[in-house]
Amino acid sequence: MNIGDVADRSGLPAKTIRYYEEIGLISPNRDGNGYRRFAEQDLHKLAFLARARALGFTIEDCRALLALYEDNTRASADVKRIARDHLQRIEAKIADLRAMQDTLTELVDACAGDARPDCPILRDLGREG
Amino acid sequence: MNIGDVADRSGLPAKTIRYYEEIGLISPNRDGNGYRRFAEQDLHKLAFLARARALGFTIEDCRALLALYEDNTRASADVKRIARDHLQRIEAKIADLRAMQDTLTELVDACAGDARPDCPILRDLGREG
DNA sequence: CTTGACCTTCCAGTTACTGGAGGCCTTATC
DNA sequence: GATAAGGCCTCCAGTAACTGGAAGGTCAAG
Repeated sequence: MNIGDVADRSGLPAKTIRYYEEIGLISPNRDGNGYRRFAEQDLHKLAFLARARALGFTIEDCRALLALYEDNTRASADVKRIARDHLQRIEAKIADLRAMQDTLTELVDACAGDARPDCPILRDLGREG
Repeated sequence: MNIGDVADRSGLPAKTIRYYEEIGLISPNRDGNGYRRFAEQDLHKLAFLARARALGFTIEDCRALLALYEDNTRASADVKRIARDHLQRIEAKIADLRAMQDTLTELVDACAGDARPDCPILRDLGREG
């Protein structure tokens, strides 16, 4: 398979696949003409990466997860720790965003949104203290 | 006030304040020795920026909001549009994160987290299709 | 007069790509 | 055989919003 084929089949842009090679997540072979030649195993790794990224894991998490995936002597505790830490970061992020959402919803609801300059949103942002 | 004072009073790191000057959000005067001299108005702007950033507005949103804040002929509709759009992006982000959270919670709960290699998390990431 | 806390600028690094320039390879068509 | 389209290559720059650090000037205290 050439890069276009694995891009189609993994759902990842070709640019991203080249980038993953550059940072050492995959190591496809090369043809005589310099083209990357992807084996099924490469595609499988890319699909793994695509799913892990879709769950919000960082690239470094992905690197660790991939290493564990390929290590048959792994302890599931190591995988679980990575996932749990990531889940906690996601929960913290959701909490942050919800706080913003609450405040913004209030402010947007309070704003007339007409041609007049009076605006509760700006009043809040510019309040003293 | 020197930069350390406004950093303390605005809650923003000095580095960030210098950065905000660099990108044209503020324009403090300079003393003869080259030090930035901040007026109360500069501090007020920085506090405005700190609050807008805390609500998750992008720097470009902040720039627009600050311009509206200082324009007495503004229409509150312009402010409201920026805030509503931002709120929508936040809501979309929350939805994304919640989907990740749901999946991750399931996977983490299903994983024994012991010394054995068997792991539902990796099984999910590596599943075919 | 030196010490330490400030302040300055400039450069590099962060995350995970993304866009684009310039150019080679392959295949099909005229 | 020339050419055009499409795919592939590398390399460079840019994104968002800072953050860290180096190298060096300034200021107040003792």
